[in-house]
Amino acid sequence: MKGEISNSMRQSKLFTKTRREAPKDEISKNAELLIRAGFIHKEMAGVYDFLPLGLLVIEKIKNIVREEMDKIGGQEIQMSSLQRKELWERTDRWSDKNVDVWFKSKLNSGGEVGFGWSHEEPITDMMKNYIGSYRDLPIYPYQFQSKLRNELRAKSGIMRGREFLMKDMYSYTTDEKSHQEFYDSVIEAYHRIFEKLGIGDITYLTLASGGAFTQFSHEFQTITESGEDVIYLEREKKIAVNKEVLNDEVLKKEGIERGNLEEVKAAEVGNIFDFKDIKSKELGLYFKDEKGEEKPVHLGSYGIGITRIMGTIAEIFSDDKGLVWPKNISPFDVHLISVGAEKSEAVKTAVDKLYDNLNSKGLTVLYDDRDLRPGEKFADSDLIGIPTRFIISEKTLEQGKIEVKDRETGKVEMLEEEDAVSILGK
RNA sequence: CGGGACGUAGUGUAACGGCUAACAUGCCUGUUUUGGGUACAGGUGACUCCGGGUUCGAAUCCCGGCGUCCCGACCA
Repeated sequence: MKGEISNSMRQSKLFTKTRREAPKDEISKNAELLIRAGFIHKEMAGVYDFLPLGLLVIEKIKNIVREEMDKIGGQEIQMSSLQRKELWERTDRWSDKNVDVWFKSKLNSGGEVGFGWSHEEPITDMMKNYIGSYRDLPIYPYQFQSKLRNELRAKSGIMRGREFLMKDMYSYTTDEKSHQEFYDSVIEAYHRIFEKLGIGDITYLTLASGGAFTQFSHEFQTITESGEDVIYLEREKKIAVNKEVLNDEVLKKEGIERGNLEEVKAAEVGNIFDFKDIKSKELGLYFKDEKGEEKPVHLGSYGIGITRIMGTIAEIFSDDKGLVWPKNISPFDVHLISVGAEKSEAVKTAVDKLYDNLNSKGLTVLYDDRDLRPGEKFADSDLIGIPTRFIISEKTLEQGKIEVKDRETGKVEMLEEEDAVSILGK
């Protein structure tokens, strides 16, 4: 299967190292922790590399998103980063006056190219090759893609960069009604995604500005002080409104009262739009209906910021010791730590055997087999933030059990292997 | 793009215009230690961001670049 992740690894082989201190040019908590723990490396302002641990988290998030997109009929593709000038000129979005985040370059053979900051134009143009009849509709292509945006100011670590990973899905439907049905199913899918990511209860469907095409769009906003949006919550009704569109008309439309609203800061982790048939007309994407009449295709666009979600989660799920990953996106299922294995052959044998057993059960394990003092291993483990820790030492061997520590609560239990494994929930 | 702060070993900090740029951490050797970053000894590592200028003398002062962070603006 696409994106299957099942590798365990010995920590002695992991090339990244933890740091006691974060580089001074990082203030945001997500970047500080992710860099200290060795998940990411900063390339330049707003541009980060994803290292083995970080990539595992990214892949886990992608897989959760992918599963839900496939469930509602999505078909995964991957489009190019280089884009044609001529295409964007047709929708009047090539000019730096109209789109101020373009990275552009010249072809040696002559002419210009743009680096994709969005893919609405290219994919819609491409779809002219595959859509001709109502029989071809609806279709829902999506991709995971690095978007390149020449932001005036990058900020907040990986939460607002110049290069970031996004899932973008597009819906091509025959009319408003079928568009709306799919739009609603995406909302449901997104709720399931955020639930699985562990941020379901703090992520709100939020009414927001619709841009050039419609009055409103919907954002998915996760409550966090590190976010850059201000939204108004009606917690009871699970409704939220972005500050940018809050007015009496909107309040009335949503059936909420100003007095019941709570102002909070939030990070936009997803945004979904209805483009109507405007872009299809501009780019010439038409289909023939049952009567043979030519009609423009109805377009919708559905984004989720993959790397931004990772940053948001790092901000929310962390403490003074380091990261605390939700189970579903932890780089490994369990952090296995040996204590005193260099002194005791029995410990070494036992922990090696446990590593093999866990692997054979399909669990992914980060095995700290390094010859270090326990304190340093524990500190590293806290920083990396795998939710469950197994410790094997002479002490635990005497009892014939495994010491299991929960990263979030700090709770420690001595368990039989079978019970310890069942905690991992797999 | 407006405003502010800053740029010194891999990392974090210090150094009045004046000795060989210091300390911690990291890294390497050895001994030691082994349930919360063990201790000691020795060693390694910096054109002080770049380019000009002032000065007998510049990490330090001045000018120009480049870079980074923060506030704001922007965010289709």
